[in-house]
Amino acid sequence: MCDEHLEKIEDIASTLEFKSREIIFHEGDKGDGFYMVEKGKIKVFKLSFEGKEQILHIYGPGHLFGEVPAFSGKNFPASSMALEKTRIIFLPRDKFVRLITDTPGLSMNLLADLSMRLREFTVQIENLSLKEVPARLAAYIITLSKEQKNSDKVVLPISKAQLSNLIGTTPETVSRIFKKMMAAALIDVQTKTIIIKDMDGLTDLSESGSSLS
Amino acid sequence: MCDEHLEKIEDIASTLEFKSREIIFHEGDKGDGFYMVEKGKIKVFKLSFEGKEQILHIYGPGHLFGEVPAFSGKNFPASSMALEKTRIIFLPRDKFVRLITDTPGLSMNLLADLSMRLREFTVQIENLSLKEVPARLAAYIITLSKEQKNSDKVVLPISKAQLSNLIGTTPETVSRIFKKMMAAALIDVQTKTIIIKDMDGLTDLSESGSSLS
DNA sequence: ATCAATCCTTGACCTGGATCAAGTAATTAA
DNA sequence: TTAATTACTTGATCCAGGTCAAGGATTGAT
Repeated sequence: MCDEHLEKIEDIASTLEFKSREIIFHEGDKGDGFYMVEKGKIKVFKLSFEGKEQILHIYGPGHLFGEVPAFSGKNFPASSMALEKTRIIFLPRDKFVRLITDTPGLSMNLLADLSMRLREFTVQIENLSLKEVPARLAAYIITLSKEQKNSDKVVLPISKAQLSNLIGTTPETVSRIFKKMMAAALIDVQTKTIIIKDMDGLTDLSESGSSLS
Repeated sequence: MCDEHLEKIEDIASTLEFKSREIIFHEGDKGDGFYMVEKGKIKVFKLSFEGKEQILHIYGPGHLFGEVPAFSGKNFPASSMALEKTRIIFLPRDKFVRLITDTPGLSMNLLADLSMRLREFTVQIENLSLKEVPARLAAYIITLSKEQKNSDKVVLPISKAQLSNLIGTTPETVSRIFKKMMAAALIDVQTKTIIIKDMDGLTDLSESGSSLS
């Protein structure tokens, strides 16, 4: 999303404030516009019948979300919650559609945005279906490192419980695998800080189903 | 995709022929246009390091696929293979971009199409992460029934081995669960034909993690 | 129709990771 | 600072479903 488009969007949008843990929308609700994180952090997630959670996205400032129903004409396929005090920009559907048709470049931009998200889902499905938990956790640490200027000292942006819901496992398992990764001298963990000691080893683990036992 | 748009597309497209099991593109290849199934059936899939397959989509006539790289500017996130003798319409990226910018309604159409696919991935992630194999299999049978005019006699459009890769399990497990579903009088299976004997029971199973043991 | 090649089923076995429970560390509120 | 809440760790146990192996059913090719 380029700056020029962002300005146009902000002109006709309203802002919403959410406290930590406040629901932004529920799965099944009717979606009637689109949302962008201005400040703070949100998650998009699904709950199972039994209450287990799978996080689909965690988004920070600048990210668009919740627009799928505005295009598909269906209800929200997932729920959304603020992870901290968050300000959201909301754009109602009609204004939004007008904006798209009036702004030729914008739709290509949106198509690119949705395509990126499809790519990311593809990876998430691959991870859930074809990789084991240690590989998913390794992949997540590597992603974090890339996001945080390739530093070998990364800071978890979310709690370990949320992390476990993001990679499709439980806090207990995350805890145990961190321990094994430390035993294998791949990383060091101190509360929310992870020191990557062996990036190659971590990469191997994330790609193959390499041992770690 | 409406008929009017379809005609415009076909005007500037070329067609490609594939034999059963022929690869249409590989994960990592550079994508340079977009593809539509004209006749036949294809799968889009990922392979793990060890060769395990997860099917992401199975598409028949009329379905668009492989366009994500054309929008996102990245390579194919997955591979594609013909499941039978298949004819594909291919549209190169440049012509395609011109078509979009020249045809206002088309981009809204594409946005709707990509949004639907995001919804579907959302469900697939939910299934893989939050549901057990019997629930996924039940959900797949119900989907088939809906596709096949809500009949209670559905025909599997793919082999059971492919089915197992689609729902993220193995042929052995599919076989065993079919057997249990028959024992529970939910369905009857004869080779590729499934008779739904208890749609309510099947629906329960697909939603909860209800017994079946 | 017959043979070969797939595809599917069934049994025996094993293991990754979930669950339950109980204790410890880290935050947050007062 | 301290108390209370919430987050994390560790151990013991269990089971869904994956793997390996061997036999049976379908399908396609000649």
